Amino acid sequence: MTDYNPQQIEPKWQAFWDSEGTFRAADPATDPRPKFYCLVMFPYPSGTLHVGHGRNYIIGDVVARYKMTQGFNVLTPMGWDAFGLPAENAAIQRGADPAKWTYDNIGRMTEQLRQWGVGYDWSREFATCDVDYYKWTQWIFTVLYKRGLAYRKKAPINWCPQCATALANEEVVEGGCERCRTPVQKRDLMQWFFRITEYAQRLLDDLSLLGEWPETVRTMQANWIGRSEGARIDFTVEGTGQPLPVFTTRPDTLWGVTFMSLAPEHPLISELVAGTEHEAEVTAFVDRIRRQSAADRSMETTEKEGVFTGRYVINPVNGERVQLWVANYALMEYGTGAVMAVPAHDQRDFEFAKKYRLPIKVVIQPEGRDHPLTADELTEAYVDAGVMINSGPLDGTASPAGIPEVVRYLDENKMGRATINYRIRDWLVSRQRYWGAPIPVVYCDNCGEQVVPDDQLPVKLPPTDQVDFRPQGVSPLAAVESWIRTVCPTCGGQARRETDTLAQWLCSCWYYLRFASPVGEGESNTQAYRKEDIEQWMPVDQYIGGVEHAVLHLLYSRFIFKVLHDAGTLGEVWPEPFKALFTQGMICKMSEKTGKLEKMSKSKGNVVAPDEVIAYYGADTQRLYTLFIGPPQKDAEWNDSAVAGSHRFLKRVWAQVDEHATGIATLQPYAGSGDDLSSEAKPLWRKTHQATRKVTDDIEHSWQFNTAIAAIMELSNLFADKSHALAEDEKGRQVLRLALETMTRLLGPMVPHIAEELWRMLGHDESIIAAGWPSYDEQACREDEIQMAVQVNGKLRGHVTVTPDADEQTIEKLALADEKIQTAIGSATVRKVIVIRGRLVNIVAK
RNA sequence: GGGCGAGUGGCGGAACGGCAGACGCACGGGACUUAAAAUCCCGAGGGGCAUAGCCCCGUAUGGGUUCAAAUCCCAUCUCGCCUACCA
Repeated sequence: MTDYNPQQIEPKWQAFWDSEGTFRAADPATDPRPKFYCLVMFPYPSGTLHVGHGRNYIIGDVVARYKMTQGFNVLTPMGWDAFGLPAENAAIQRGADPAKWTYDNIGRMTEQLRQWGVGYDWSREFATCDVDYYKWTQWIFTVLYKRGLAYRKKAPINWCPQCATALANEEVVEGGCERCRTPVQKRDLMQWFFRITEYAQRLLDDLSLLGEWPETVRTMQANWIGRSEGARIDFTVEGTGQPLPVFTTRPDTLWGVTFMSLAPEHPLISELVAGTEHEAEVTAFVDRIRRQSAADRSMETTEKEGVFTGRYVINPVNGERVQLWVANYALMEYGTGAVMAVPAHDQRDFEFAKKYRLPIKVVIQPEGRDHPLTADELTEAYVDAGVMINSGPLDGTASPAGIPEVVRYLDENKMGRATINYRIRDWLVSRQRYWGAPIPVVYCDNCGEQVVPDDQLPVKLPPTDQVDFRPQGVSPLAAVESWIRTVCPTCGGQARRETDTLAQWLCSCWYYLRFASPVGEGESNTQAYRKEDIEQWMPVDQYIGGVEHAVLHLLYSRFIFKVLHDAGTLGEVWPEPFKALFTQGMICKMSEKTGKLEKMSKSKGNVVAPDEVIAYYGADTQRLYTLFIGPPQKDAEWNDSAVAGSHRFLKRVWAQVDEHATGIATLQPYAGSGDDLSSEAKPLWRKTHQATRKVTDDIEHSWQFNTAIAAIMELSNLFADKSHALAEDEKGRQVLRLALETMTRLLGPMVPHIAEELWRMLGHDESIIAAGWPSYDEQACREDEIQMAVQVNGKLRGHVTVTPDADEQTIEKLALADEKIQTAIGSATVRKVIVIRGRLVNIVAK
């Protein structure tokens, strides 16, 4: 008898997988097995992992091991998303070197991953802050630059005062910084952008290829891209004749325009009011609104306000002059920054018009009313369907069905044209921080802006001892004079480096390509990736990560992948990087600080350290519990005492193998038809096949590890019930062998250490992965006889026992003959008998 | 305001038109033990009764479809996530 001692066996098997190279992917070009690229979103090396993080890696590991067991050539790499603010903040707060801080954390976290027994092809590991890696992140910037997809402009951008850096739109959450929640301000700054808008339509269209992605993620991306069809209509400023185009999705209401609103950021405002009596008031208003935080400005409760500019604009369709206002509800980021206001048919315009006593003009008449709708009777905007009125040549056109007609009219008369507008903005990629890849651009007095040629990459970060990390609103690199001074790659003259760095998001946009093609270090690091490797491994067959990346990382990655594809660097590949996506739920725990169920985090004080769980129960227990906790796509609550239950189960399986291994040592697992088995042995044999079927289905189709484990528990429970009786004869012992081997193999991907150990105890000398996935026989899963429920008028009244292939007449006869059923029917007449074979009988009686 | 998702025992959950509560946690009883831990066995949705059994009620609420609804449809409530003055 030996006891289950995870602390002893787990390091042993981890070392075994290492030395065997179990997780080393083979070259798909020469390996006959089908490839499977299984990728878990790589972590930011923040310091230590908690059990909540573990879910991601454990699920990924189960999938990888399952696929390997099934005979796939699996690529399962791991690395580090290592540029970013926490490292720099550590530098600011306690003078740590961001590089050292990062690599120390990587060391610690590598050890943690290893202790979980998650298997990776460590030969492909890198951190995005490695010079050998960020050289190619910079190269990707140059690819975009050369294709006209990277540009610099001065624009009102989101600024986080806490992080002292610009943020992308995608990084602003509820008006606050995605990282620190500080309210974001708008600032006019010169920044670098990627033209993701140019790919908006393709990013939207290709969502339809992603059938193996969660619906929610696709919806979120579609909403983020935010396509809307409408028209761009050319208004002009009265007097100056300046064009002032607007975007609208309701050109059918164009005749109802009674004023126009400009966003406070609109560039034309200062010019339009200069020297007029309205200048002071407008300027004061604009300044006040622009000082508000994005959160304050866009609160639902924020009242609409505005100010008249003193100017008028001309509506091209009817020549009407209407007042031009500046309003806080007009957004510079959307459309043209100018809104044609139709208060009768737009709720925001309606509220604004009421407040400032601006005219309201009905141009869409609802149908089926006894008297026409008038402006006076409106208490809110009428936004539903109707017929256009007061609309000149288009009177009588249906709305909104007739919108195309309106657009055609505008086009013919050169007043406007059909336009598709997207909500998505160009991606702001420059950051005023140190710990990122420097943007590979230099500014030459003679030649202007120059991208750094490939042969001069990488542009390395200066050593940290020359850098003052305290945020100043400009990149810390701007103060390193010796680093900034350089020569122009074109004329050789004096030039200065760009001092902003690239957003970390760009680093994580292509890491899966580098994993697929580990090019090498130093001298051999001659390209970002080899086309042949990409063609072999891409797309990622299964991507696993948190839903919080639904827009940011997953949208950026799709964009960059498409650009690299268009640039011809990827060869013949599927047009999307990630074929299937799985987003797992978070693990939560009651926080004593807030008294609420919260996502595990250090600041909430509710983390469970995996090291402690592993030291007490072992990694396999943590793995099993994490998988058993609930459906993996849903959030779950960590429960310390339930962990003990998972441990108990492993101990039980161990004891079962330990007890019977000797008795069955010389036997083969039972492989017969079941006909020769005793009435004791047959149920266990059948349960073994049923469990195999259930576990296979649950992993294959729905990733329901919780019910898969429940099925194995049922098998183990039945084993406990029958094992002593079965040990009496040889047939029985063969069934015991089959049950134990199957249990072990089904558990293999989930709790690999104990499974390897049990596999050896059962007399095998190869890794359990090499044993392959157990198969099952549908015939063997069939019960000899089944209990069918019998209902009378839908209520359960009894049972009949039949063979699975009993025909409907037989079943009906048996059911009606049952004493209890007869009592239930009583004096009523049987009208109808419904027999659902294998399930139940329902007798309708009245 | 919009979009998506979810509401099932004391708890996590299962079933996803066909016997509600698999599996586990916590709990109660028993065996082993001087004792405890560990382990093993048994019990358990709620209520009732003429208590080897039988009956009633039960999947947020109210309706509907169906022989049959936790599951499908409509309405309502609650919670969660995402998004938000998008013209």
